[in-house]
Amino acid sequence: MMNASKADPTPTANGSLPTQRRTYSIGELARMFEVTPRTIRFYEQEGLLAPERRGQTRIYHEKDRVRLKLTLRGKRLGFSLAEIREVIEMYDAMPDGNARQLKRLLEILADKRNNMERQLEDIRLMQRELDDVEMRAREVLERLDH
Amino acid sequence: MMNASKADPTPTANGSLPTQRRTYSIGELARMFEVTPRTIRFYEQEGLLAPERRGQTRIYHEKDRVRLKLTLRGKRLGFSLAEIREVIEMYDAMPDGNARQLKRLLEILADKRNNMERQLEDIRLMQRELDDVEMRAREVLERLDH
DNA sequence: CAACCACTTTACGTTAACGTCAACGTCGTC
DNA sequence: GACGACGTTGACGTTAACGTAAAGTGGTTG
Repeated sequence: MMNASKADPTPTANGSLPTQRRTYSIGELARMFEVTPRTIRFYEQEGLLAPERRGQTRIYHEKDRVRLKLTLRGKRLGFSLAEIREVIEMYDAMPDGNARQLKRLLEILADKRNNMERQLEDIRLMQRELDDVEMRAREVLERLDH
Repeated sequence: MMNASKADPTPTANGSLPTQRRTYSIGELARMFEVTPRTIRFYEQEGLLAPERRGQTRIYHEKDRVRLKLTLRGKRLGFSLAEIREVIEMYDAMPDGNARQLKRLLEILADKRNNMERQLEDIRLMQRELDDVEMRAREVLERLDH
């Protein structure tokens, strides 16, 4: 778990076209993010994606690519697919969402925020541990090299 | 996943005794960290803990408590139990570890570090997304309230 | 046209990380 | 001495997130 450093393709180096009409096949998308097509289909089955269909074949637009990107980022942060879907669904339902739904969404967001804070702290602490262990390891190595 | 905010009990408010001789039962530890005894036994089975035994019964010392704490923190950061164990084992084997082992440990640590960096970036990005979604949600709410 | 992709659906398999019983031993206490 | 709270070891069950294999469709290329 927790790999991949070449991902996150963001070719925003264009002249900011009004609407990017680029589309992607499932295979393209899979290579882009270093996942398998199976994974992408699974995310669709779980309600995280809803690509267009040309016959049987799936056609992905920018919107879908962004969703996938956010989904994978959420995963790296330890969110379950169900949690991610919940946010995505509420986000989509926002424009015509009723007050209760919106307040619920704000609650969820606050929750996620707490999560982030906690994780930041965890990372800080973990980095200290790593520093510590590394120092000790280097010391022992030093002694071995005489 | 990703809950609990009352955990991390660190009663370091004593007069720094030379060696804290406090011990814990499995139930105490479980309540402390808001996990079940089953979880703690499972971690032992996976080689993450190795408590003393008084007859059949497990007795946990400070060292065990710290390990459990680190383990749970690692989990919140998305590490698998296997990964965590690997680090713990190498850490324990450090004092008499050979050079190859130690270099391997340093590699692993560097890897974890990269992980942390990536996660920090992910968190920053995610926080922006949350900001954005929250803003939009508040706007819609505003309009609903007339 | 055959061969080869890349795509599709269906369905069963797998792994990690526990949950959930059952069946039993050991205290303290009422 | 029965009862409840806590501990123990199996052993089987469960869930999430895919992997994998089988069998078929549709385009293009030598």
